[in-house]
Amino acid sequence: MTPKITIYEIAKAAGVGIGTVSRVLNNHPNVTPETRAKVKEVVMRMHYQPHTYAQRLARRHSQTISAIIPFFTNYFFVEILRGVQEEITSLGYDLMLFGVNNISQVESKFALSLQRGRVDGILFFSMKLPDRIVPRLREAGIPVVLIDSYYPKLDSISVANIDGAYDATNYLINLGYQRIGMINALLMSAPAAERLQGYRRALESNGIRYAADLVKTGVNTKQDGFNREAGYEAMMEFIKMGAEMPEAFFVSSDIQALGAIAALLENGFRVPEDVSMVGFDDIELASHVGLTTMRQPMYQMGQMAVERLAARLSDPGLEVIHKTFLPELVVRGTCRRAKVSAG
Amino acid sequence: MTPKITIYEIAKAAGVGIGTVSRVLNNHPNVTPETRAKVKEVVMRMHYQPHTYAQRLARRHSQTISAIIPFFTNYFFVEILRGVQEEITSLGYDLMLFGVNNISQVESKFALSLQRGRVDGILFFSMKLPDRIVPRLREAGIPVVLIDSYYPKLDSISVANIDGAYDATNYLINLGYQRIGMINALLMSAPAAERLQGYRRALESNGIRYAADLVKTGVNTKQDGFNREAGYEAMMEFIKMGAEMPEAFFVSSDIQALGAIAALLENGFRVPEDVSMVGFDDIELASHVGLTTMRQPMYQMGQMAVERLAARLSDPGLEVIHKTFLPELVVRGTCRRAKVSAG
DNA sequence: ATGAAAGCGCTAACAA
DNA sequence: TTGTTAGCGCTTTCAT
Repeated sequence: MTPKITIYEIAKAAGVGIGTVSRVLNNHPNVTPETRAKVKEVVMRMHYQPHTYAQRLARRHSQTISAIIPFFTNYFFVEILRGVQEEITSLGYDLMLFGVNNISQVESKFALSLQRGRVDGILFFSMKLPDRIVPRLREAGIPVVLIDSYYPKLDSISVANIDGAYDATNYLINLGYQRIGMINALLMSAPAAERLQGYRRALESNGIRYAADLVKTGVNTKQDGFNREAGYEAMMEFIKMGAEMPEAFFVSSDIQALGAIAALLENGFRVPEDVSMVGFDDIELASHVGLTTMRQPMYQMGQMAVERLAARLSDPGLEVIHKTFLPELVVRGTCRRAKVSAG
Repeated sequence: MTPKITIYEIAKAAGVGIGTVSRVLNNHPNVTPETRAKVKEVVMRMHYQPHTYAQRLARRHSQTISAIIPFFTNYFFVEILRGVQEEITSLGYDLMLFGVNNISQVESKFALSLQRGRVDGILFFSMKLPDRIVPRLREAGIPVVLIDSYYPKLDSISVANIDGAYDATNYLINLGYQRIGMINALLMSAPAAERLQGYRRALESNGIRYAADLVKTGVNTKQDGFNREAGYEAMMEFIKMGAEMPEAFFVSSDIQALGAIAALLENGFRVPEDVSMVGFDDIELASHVGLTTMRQPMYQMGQMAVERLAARLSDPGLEVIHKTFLPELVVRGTCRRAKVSAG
């Protein structure tokens, strides 16, 4: 192990003071080209590396952003995280990753992020912000941006769930379907609740009566019901309806749609010949199986969240914004026009 | 924003010296129960939070581990990362995530991780370690463990690719196939090269001649060829062989297998009725589509890597180990016994 | 058992 | 332009 080399060693070797070394390291203007060159040479030669934590202590900021994320069984998050990671890196920040497996862990991860000096900003994914946290945020003066989540006084980046669900359902209606089922996740999840709303609105604005028994949720509550099994279970319930079963479905996430399709195939239904389906998310999987779905621009959402956080970091006075992306219909192979047997 | 509260404030409020405060904070034995109680009370009351970076500077270690990971378009990594994240958290370390998109970024991320004091250890995923890095690792005295990668003098956790590929191929042979194709990734990737070896060995130890034209790689080189398109392309090549096309395939990753299956279906082949296929990895996707595959225990690999790093952190003198997991065949729905038309 | 004091390696204000 | 010095907030010796 090489003896630790600090700015003192550099200063001595270059025959200057540590202040000067620090200045060239930080690109301060007040250094003659010659001294600068000399110091730089020594820095290179001795392979000097600044001590990050000493810098952070002295500078009073951490150059790091933490992401608190419901841990990624869920590809939706992975995709967002990619955007986050790349943007953070390109801005010269560090990314500290905190995974939470359930709501009870949220507070402890927040506490970690709130330690003085530890992170400059926090990115918070998808979960409902614990109420007790918000005042502490203000107190600590740490900016936060929410992704796929909403809180009045905090910046947020999310998706227009209502509109997306509306469009998806509307697409099915335009294909000629009247009886359209919905497979939803748990209503305690805001996106799920909103998507239900959009579905309902689309129905009603087309003069179709909303029927509660045409909306089902699986019993598996993992990931708030956004999981394959739940989709499978819900579809099994529909299949039990027999002749009453809808011929078209809007499903609140691709992953559930996959489970639903599996249930269908196992029971001798073909997609889209016998039933049409549109999902939500457009995870990579969706293109693999040719699922028609509503695309959320996940990567971009991640990028933009970081951008926003950075902006707020340099100007804390910024007004709160709530950016929402409009999901976009991606037509692939799971829908077909309704048979003309009058609705 | 609350005035920063430091151990000085605590000390004053509790009527003790800062040394004592530090001692109770760090659970040093030499404190009377009474003083300890008093200090603790003040700490609670004033919501004291230690300044992480000051601690790290004073303690000379960072309590953080960095993971350098070819960024996760690839679910294989996500799964490993889950194991890594949970284990790191449970050990009380922080996880600093560095994504690299191509080999040229590896060095710069390493440089970041090598900054004195910045991280206590490094987890390095899947890519070939740049040669210039290794000496610098020694120099910095930072322990590293490799995941899904190998270097003689460094701890590594990986998968027995040769054996896995052997078993997969053997399974197909036992099903009665003689002409078995392989869809591989780029040979510059060590896992790909090893899997080819295993495939070849299985053939030869069963008296089947290895034929180079039965091994194909797609042209898409993203992720070293471990991607869906490459699998699709390779299968298209096989399909062009017409009657010469094998009826069974070993594919070097699940994601490629998915592409290959798509190509097959598009061209009127059914799986497994017309062609059998076994993949490699067992990513979540595999179970969704019922792919028979070789399972790599990804989550566990991540966990174990962290465990090992932690062990080495507390005892740097540990001997180098190379832990290898044996992939396990998961039989699902993409293989069937060969038709008895004599080979 | 406890307080005082000396670092940890850096930045930034202050003189010169 | 440059060197010197005083912090940043903590840990850890060293006296007491």
